[in-house]
Amino acid sequence: MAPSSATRPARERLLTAAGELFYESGIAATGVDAVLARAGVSPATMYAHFAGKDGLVAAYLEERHTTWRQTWDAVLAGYRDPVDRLLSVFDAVGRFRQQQGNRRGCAFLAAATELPPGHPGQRWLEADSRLLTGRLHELAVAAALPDPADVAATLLLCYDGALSGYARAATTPGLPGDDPVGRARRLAAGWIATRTG
Amino acid sequence: MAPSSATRPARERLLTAAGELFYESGIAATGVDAVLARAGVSPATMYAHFAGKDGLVAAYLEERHTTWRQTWDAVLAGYRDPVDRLLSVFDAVGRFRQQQGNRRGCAFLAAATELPPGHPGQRWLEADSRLLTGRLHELAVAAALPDPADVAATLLLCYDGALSGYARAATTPGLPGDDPVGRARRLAAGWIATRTG
DNA sequence: GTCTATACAGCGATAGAC
DNA sequence: GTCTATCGCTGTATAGAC
Repeated sequence: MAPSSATRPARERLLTAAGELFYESGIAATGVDAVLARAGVSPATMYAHFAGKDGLVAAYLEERHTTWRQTWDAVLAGYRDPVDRLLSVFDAVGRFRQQQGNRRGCAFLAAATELPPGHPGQRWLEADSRLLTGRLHELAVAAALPDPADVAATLLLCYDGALSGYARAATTPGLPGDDPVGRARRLAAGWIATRTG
Repeated sequence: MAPSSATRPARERLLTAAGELFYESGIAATGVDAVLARAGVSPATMYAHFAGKDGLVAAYLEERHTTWRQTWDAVLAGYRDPVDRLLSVFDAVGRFRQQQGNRRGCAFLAAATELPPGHPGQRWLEADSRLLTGRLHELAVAAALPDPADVAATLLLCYDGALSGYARAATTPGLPGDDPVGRARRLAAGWIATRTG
């Protein structure tokens, strides 16, 4: 089992705390103090591990990107049918949300609003967009669909729409339209069906 | 024509400056000083018109909500066909972006990430979601489509996906998939066609 | 590597005059 | 209504000891 919170290294505790607070409350609105308090780490220790708050933010986004890619990898490995593989992005995001206990929308799109142009975390926002479009494009080619770039862009649109649905639900409870990911998957599957026929 | 920047009242200049800076650089990352400098207004004047930064943020979101609704109203008035009226949300968002010179995604979804739970601006985030779902639901009923709630949720998903596309493009230039709103409109139109047949 | 204590800056907000 | 000047807090980052 996982080591107790007291024995885990400070760096890991910091990343866990940062992941929860940055995702839940926003990056700019979350002070370093709050991360330190939740991690049970002193300021000096944090600055020994990360290049300031910006470095911590970048490390948070990198870890999230890596975990998301691994989750998608694992889901993808379970599918052989080319269309199932294309639609696996929706199954993966469902599993990812369950694993992480996520309540809000896409952490990378949220960070895109908050980070200034030269921020070191920008790299991972680009990595997220390129992973999604690149892999969806490959899977569209493997499925022998016409215009794979259009397929990738349309599926990305469904993916973003689904995650935005969670962001709306978080601020406006009681909004109609549950299960955004399921709805996005059905929408994408129906659209693909019109292109394979 | 519009009065020169020097003669416009301080309140209007503040709202214009706030709209540009909050939307472009994020709410939490934008200091009151920056808004004051751009508007050419002194601190005391701002606090005479708004209840602090929170009040200014709420006024910014309210004005944006009103302008967006008016833009949609104007576009909607030009359509008679029920399906065109349903799809008018995409034409309206295209026009709104052109009017405002917007570069990023949805201001309300972005604010949803940044504002803390009790913030006075939260009201306008809810208003945005309810305007979209409520009106789309009405238009689906008017179009005599089955399961209007599902129609509204699916079109909202396309709408959010389109705006997220702009957010991605703003951070990752050179990303494939131009014209997210056009793509969303085609996707939605095709989906509706499968339900009317 | 990790802590306590502190320096320093930026920002939100106010006082008081005109 | 609007200005100049300034207060006080919050938050980032560092110094120095253990």
